[in-house]
Amino acid sequence: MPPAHGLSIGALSERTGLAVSAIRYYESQGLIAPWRNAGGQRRFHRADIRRLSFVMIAQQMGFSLPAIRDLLAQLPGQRTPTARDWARISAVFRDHLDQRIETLQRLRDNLDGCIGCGCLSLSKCRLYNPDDRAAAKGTGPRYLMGDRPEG
Amino acid sequence: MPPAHGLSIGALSERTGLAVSAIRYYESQGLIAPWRNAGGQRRFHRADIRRLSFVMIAQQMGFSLPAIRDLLAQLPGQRTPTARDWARISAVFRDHLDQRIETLQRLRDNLDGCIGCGCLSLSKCRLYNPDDRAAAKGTGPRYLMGDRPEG
DNA sequence: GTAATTTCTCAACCTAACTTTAGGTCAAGA
DNA sequence: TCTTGACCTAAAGTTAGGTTGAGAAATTAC
Repeated sequence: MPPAHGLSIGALSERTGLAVSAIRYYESQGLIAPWRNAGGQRRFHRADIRRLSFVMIAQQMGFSLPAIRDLLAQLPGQRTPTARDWARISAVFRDHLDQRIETLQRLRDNLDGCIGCGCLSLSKCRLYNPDDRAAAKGTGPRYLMGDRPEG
Repeated sequence: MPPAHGLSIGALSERTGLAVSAIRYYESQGLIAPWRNAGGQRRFHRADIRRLSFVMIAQQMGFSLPAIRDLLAQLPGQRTPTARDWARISAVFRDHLDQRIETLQRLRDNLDGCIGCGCLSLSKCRLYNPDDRAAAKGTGPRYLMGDRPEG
């Protein structure tokens, strides 16, 4: 049973489902800031369970760890964050999700057109879309289906 | 000007927008299989432009290279793939996209509920969802928002 | 025929998000 | 007290999807 004040890293791991090594890594990335006990071991607030849960949800939504760190930086530093604090930040998720969904839907619609016409390569193929291209991870210009902007 | 039979890797790079190094890498991963000329240089079919374009689109949709390789394996080995061949394979994209969109929409809906109630951590928080959890990249069980299945 | 490109292979490097390993310390139970 | 398990640091390893660099050979351009 953990002492009244401060969870050990193992206890936090159990509560969140995260690996101990992952929690240490998150600390190294500035996502969480435990204090140390007399023996040098990490001790965490109970509120950190919520903090790490937030990290996991944000990751599911496609945020990078640095981006999540920036989101978390908007939380109050001194007091334990309230439900309202979390909700304010969560609203950012909403926009992010909306954008991702929209991109995928556009991709799907274009794909439907291409399945219909069987093209997948004609010069007017709508899978060639600069917006969606930009949404892809790779860098540099990529001309889909062999069509270049200047034909 | 490339010879009538076979594009050089540079020509294919120009046509697709992919880096030469990426094309070589794709060959190493079994996504494309050029032949060699007398001097040992790679030569590609014109149909490979379409093949690589397909690879790029599939990547945008979230497929891994091994998965794309498996998709491409369904193409006819001997003759040049027709529009119908490509369309048949593209239909797989449709399902994949549908699933991804659905997952994100569910995530968004749950998030809306959480923003509304401001919880983001209560035991009934719907962001705790096994399906969506499974859709995340990480391995092992993860209990979101500090709630465990068995309370 | 020479110069400039392109291409070749192979190995090393890169980022993100972690995990694993090695070698040692701290804490809790019998 | 002894022992077991949890914890510590630092560095190296892992996977995906490539890029970069070195040194040599092939091809193209003039």
